[in-house]
Amino acid sequence: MRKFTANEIAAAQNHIAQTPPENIDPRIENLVNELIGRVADKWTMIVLDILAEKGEMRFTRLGELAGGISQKMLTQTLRQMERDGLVIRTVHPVVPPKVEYRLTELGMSLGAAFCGVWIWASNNLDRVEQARQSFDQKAAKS
Amino acid sequence: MRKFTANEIAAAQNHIAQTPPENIDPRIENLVNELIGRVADKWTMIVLDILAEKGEMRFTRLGELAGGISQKMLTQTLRQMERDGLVIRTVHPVVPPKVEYRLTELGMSLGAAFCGVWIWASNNLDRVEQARQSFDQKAAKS
DNA sequence: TTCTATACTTACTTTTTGGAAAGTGAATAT
DNA sequence: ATATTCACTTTCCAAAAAGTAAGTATAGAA
Repeated sequence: MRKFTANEIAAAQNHIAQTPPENIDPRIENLVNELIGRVADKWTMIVLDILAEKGEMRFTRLGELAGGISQKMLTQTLRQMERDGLVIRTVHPVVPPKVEYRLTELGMSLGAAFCGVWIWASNNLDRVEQARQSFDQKAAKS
Repeated sequence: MRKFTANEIAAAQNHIAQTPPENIDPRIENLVNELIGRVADKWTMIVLDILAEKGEMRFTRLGELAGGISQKMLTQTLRQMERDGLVIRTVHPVVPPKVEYRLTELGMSLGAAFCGVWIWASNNLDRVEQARQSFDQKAAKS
């Protein structure tokens, strides 16, 4: 049997068609959401950051700088980024292999876009930490 | 920065402690990474976006606008965001219950920081789409 | 009296994720 | 002959994430 989303159920229960949140094309919304869901991934962001500030880099070094990533995840992340047009992978036909990664212009522009988030994070670390502590204290009292 | 041969790197790694990538405090790096890992979560970003542009909102409506989120995940996301000091949860003591969520200033500033990412995503949707297609075509040929 | 509405919580199951470890290939060094 | 290098790939498995469905509380409406 087909499954329903919370939205469909809610709409059905209300007996009304759901009104769209905005008048912009929902397909675009969906695509943007999907893209953000993909791109806003921990390792993608970290790799992006490293390549943005260090430039071209080889696989192993990238893994070292990323800190705690497994080979599997690194390959996976890099392949996705390559597929999305964020990085360029250059294979030098030598033995042992040498593969270099660097950002495309698209990748660099994404890095720039995320820049604000990095800045926010470093600026607001302690605010978040404080908020958590007071939240946890309140929770402990109940 | 000068490049090393595979041999030089290997030799160095065998005999020296690895030098940190940067001279900034690695604890801060870690914290920022952790914070970004938490905050750069699909639902967090979507909820943030909705609250940023629509203002205060009730639980169910939020779920409708988020699209396809389960109650469990919505509660979870909202709780985390509350704990991190990003949203304020206001319970109105009525029956049936009425609970409203709105961004704190911290939440709004995070929304602003992510703004760049949203803009990037909507601007570059087709570029990414194209990149994927050509990548998949190349892959299919091999 | 039974139903409805809202905002959850809980228990259970399924799906996804990701780590660990071993294997690959080909040239060069020992 | 054997070891070593890099950039992977693959397989297996445990753990985490997330969906599903049912339950809860309470006032007022039908």
